[in-house]
Amino acid sequence: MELAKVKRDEVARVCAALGHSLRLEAMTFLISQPHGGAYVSDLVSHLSRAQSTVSHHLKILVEAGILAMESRGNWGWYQVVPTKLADLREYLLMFGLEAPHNAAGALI
Amino acid sequence: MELAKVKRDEVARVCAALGHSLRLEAMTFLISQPHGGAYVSDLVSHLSRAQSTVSHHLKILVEAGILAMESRGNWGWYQVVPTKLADLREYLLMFGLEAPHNAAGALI
DNA sequence: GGAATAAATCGACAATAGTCGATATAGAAT
DNA sequence: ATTCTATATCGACTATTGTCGATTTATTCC
Repeated sequence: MELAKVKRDEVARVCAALGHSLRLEAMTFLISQPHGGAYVSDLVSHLSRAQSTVSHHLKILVEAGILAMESRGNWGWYQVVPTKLADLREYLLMFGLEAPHNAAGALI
Repeated sequence: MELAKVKRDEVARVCAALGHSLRLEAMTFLISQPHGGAYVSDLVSHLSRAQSTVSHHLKILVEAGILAMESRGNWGWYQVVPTKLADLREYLLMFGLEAPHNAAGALI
């Protein structure tokens, strides 16, 4: 598979993970916390969803590389991985105002 | 509904639209074209999907504000709206390296 | 006006995603 | 060791999305 397609699939995966209001809310909550992260139980309270539902969404975000999980005893500490989103922002530059109409010529 | 939630729903809609490989491929094709856009029929050829399928994906991108459509006779000319993606990039800054852990404090 | 054509819309179906309650796992505390 | 607790995983169900062929709509060209 071409490199451009690999990259595109990766970006699509990240965007799909971001494409759900509840997951964005979880991320916003995480960065708002004093230490920049939180436990699953905190998110369950804040999001008002079943614990299994919250874990499911967290898994999607982790698999997309957007969140990182760290085990602390049997608590799971989650936080946003800023670099992943920085990568996405860079990719989106391709479509940006700065980009000439054929900037992606080499990427097709 | 709070402003933050409205904004989040909007971002989720845009990201969900971006969260499909075929749609990203369509966008990449559009910006690679000599005039920065193309007709539906061009995309049908390039994407190798049924015309109805291509129109469906274009509709999703237009409704998310990512593409603009311009009628030319009975051809439909599509192109990327750069500002929409610039807005998304700006939103994502919230989670970025530059952002302190509580940058979103006011947004919750 | 009538035929030809590009694209949008419709209807059906298959595949994927979201949600929950229940169960399993694994570390902590006793 | 046993119990307790936080989270992950499973199974079922519903809702949403992706795809296609067929039809409709709108515009151009005779």
